[in-house]
Amino acid sequence: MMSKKCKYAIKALVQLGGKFKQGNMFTADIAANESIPKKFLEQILLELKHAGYVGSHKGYGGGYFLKKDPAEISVADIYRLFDGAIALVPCVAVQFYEKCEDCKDEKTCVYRREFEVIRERTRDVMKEVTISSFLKE
Amino acid sequence: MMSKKCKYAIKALVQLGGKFKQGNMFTADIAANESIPKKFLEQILLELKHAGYVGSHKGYGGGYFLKKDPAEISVADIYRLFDGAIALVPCVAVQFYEKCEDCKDEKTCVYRREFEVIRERTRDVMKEVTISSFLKE
DNA sequence: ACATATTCTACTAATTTGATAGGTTTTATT
DNA sequence: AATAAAACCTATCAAATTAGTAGAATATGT
Repeated sequence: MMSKKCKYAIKALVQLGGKFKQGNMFTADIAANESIPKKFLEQILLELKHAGYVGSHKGYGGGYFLKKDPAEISVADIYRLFDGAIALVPCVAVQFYEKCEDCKDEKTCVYRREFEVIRERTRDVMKEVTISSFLKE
Repeated sequence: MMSKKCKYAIKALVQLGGKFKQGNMFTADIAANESIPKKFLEQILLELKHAGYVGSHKGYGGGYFLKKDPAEISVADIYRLFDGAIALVPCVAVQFYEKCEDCKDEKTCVYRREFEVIRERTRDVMKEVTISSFLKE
């Protein structure tokens, strides 16, 4: 399961994606459209900004806008940003790799071998689904 | 990521799978082999027993043994038992379905549509990998 | 000047995770 | 029958995570 934060982030990106290259949206409007607590959404949009997915304008008439193409932002990207590793165990994670404390040899570890298969397939489908997937008809 | 509890459970089942139909194993031995805190493993084996995956004998010379065929116990099964839904969002979960509070129509929800794709593919690979997968050479 | 909107930091309550503790029950062996 | 070994069961707990709230600072168009 993904966190609510991650789900909110995806929904916010979809909202912004619907107006891609057509101006800003206010946090308040996104929050209202998707029933997301406004103050919580503020934090989320800020994180998305720091990660380079959205841009913003401050002050009167400001707001947020999508910076990247909706087709270039995958569920995998956003999941990693908010919820971390896609892999089931840290020792097969790509972006969040951590060695097992008691692993003698990673090359021959059967757990690693099988969990890598799961990670690969899960990662593939999560990369295939993008913000633009949610925008289709 | 899966919980440590779930990972411990899989490792314990693999240990028991290595002796499938060849007698019992003590909790203490499994714990030592896999560096799992013994008292924590006791709880895990008990849960696995209540779920029907393992059987046990009490008293002197007792222990645990695998009840189901290793090929019939998938990572998906054990993940669901300890960590819950495989799906990214509750509204597309099969065994842990929960309706979205603010969803107008599930049939036309684009989030549901895409997250179902992810769930299906993730679930498939997690069902393909079984305890016997970890036991191969 | 003023209203509006983002930005930033800190705090908090509830839940989950990863255990630990201690006692009860069952059973094979002596 | 006594004993030791093993599973069984329930409660507790510290640390981390999650899902927010709060409040002020900063920037900007009118």
